[in-house]
Amino acid sequence: MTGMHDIKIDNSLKLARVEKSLTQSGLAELAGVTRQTIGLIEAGKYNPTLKLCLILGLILDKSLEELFRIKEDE
Amino acid sequence: MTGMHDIKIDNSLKLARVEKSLTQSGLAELAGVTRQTIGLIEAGKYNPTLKLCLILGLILDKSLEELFRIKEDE
DNA sequence: GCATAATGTCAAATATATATTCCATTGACA
DNA sequence: TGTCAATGGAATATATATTTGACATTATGC
Repeated sequence: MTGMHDIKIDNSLKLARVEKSLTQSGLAELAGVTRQTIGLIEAGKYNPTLKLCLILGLILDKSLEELFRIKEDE
Repeated sequence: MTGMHDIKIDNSLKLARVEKSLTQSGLAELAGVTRQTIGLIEAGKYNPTLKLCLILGLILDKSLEELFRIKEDE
């Protein structure tokens, strides 16, 4: 992941999750991942897989665009 | 990646790439990854990272929704 | 106050995305 | 025909996403 395109990602996972009254553990269980994975993604501490993002969007009823965007600073 | 949400992903990366008259190598170089990575993603043989998907969308001028979708069969 | 749920975090292990290198195939084109 | 660019594919190595398990902290309800 070198090159001129070094990008930071912003997400509204936490917001979408609490809107659905889901806990990190609850969402994790629905998505088939661990609580830690959800927590770290929410915290922006890692870079999830496309498949997982699509699953989360499915569960939270949001598009990828709504959940994840390129962070607009530098 | 267990659980009830087992999803297959469809992509139009190849189409978007040739529309831009880019070769796999050219796109790879722009994205800062290897040609093989692009080839394997186009072939649906692996599950890219969100960050890489966003970079590819940036380069190819497409949204994530346009590039990647859940495959509608089973 | 105490219990318990929800979250943060850390270390070690595992799975898998990505890199690297190499060889084979195909198609364009001189 | 022969060369070369573009792609497909495989094997091994590395980076990192994800798991597992454990402990600490911060709510929140009783």
